[in-house]
Amino acid sequence: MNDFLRLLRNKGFKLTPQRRAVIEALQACSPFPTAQEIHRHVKNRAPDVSLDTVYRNLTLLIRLGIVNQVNLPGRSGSVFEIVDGNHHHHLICLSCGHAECIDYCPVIPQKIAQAEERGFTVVSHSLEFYGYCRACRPAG
Amino acid sequence: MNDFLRLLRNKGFKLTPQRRAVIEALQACSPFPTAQEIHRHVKNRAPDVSLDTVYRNLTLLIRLGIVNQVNLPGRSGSVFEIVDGNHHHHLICLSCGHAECIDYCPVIPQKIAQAEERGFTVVSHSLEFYGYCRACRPAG
DNA sequence: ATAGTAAATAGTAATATTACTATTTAGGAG
DNA sequence: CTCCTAAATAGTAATATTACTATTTACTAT
Repeated sequence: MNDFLRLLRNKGFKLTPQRRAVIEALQACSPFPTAQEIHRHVKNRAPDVSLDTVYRNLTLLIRLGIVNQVNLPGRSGSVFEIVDGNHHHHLICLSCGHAECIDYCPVIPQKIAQAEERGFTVVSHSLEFYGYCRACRPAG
Repeated sequence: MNDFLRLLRNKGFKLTPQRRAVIEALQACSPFPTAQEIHRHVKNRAPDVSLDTVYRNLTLLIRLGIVNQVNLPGRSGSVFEIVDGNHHHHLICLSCGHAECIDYCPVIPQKIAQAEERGFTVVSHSLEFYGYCRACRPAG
């Protein structure tokens, strides 16, 4: 976690207690907390933290590549995931919203370099497979 | 578009005027309409169509793999894209929300087959590269 | 340590998305 | 063509997310 704080500092962002609390909550509520769950967890230590602050900090962390936002289509809200070491992607059930990690990543650095040559600076990527899990398959 | 209607029929879904209108709007408002834009377009022909109907049909089309939902992290709402022939993915600017298509797709059928062996039926996948476009790069 | 400054925050308002219910309707059977 | 039934819809309520503004606070330089 000190890595994240150092990165924030280096980029010129302030280390507020609220910001630290959001990062802590992301780790404590793993895996896949919603913004609301993060907010609830943060409020244990700091009851006055607003929802806006949680969302604002999540957005910042996403922009820095520290957090992944995993979208569950057709369900309310997204879930979040802190980028803790091992890079991976997800299978997401379109029926029940269940997400699970897969270690597979086919993206090659060469292609990222190509995007950069086109004037686009890549900070992260996400790959999601959508479908139906074992439990939901009969219904789908 | 007849392909989409035929698929819906084959799966047992009804071909309502509202549903046809949503599909038409997806094509007419290309690229990357929001749900609100689709709703506005649909209301031209059918003023009483509710927002709920638009969202419900988008969800259905997503579940069938006919539509992609492209999430723009930290911005309000998602944008949608009808799956019209050529499979592709996206570069998304975290600052201004601009999305552009890239023809690259590294996902190999073999890996999809592996997920299926684990009991997960894959209907689609999405790959997004997040970063900063040429215009926003100085600020990022 | 103190003051200055821009960033961050709390609280609230606005918007986007999803859930719910009574009613309507598409498509199939007779 | 008419009836039947489950699916789909409109309208509304509930929830999730983002935007805005006055105030507070972390950090820098003195």
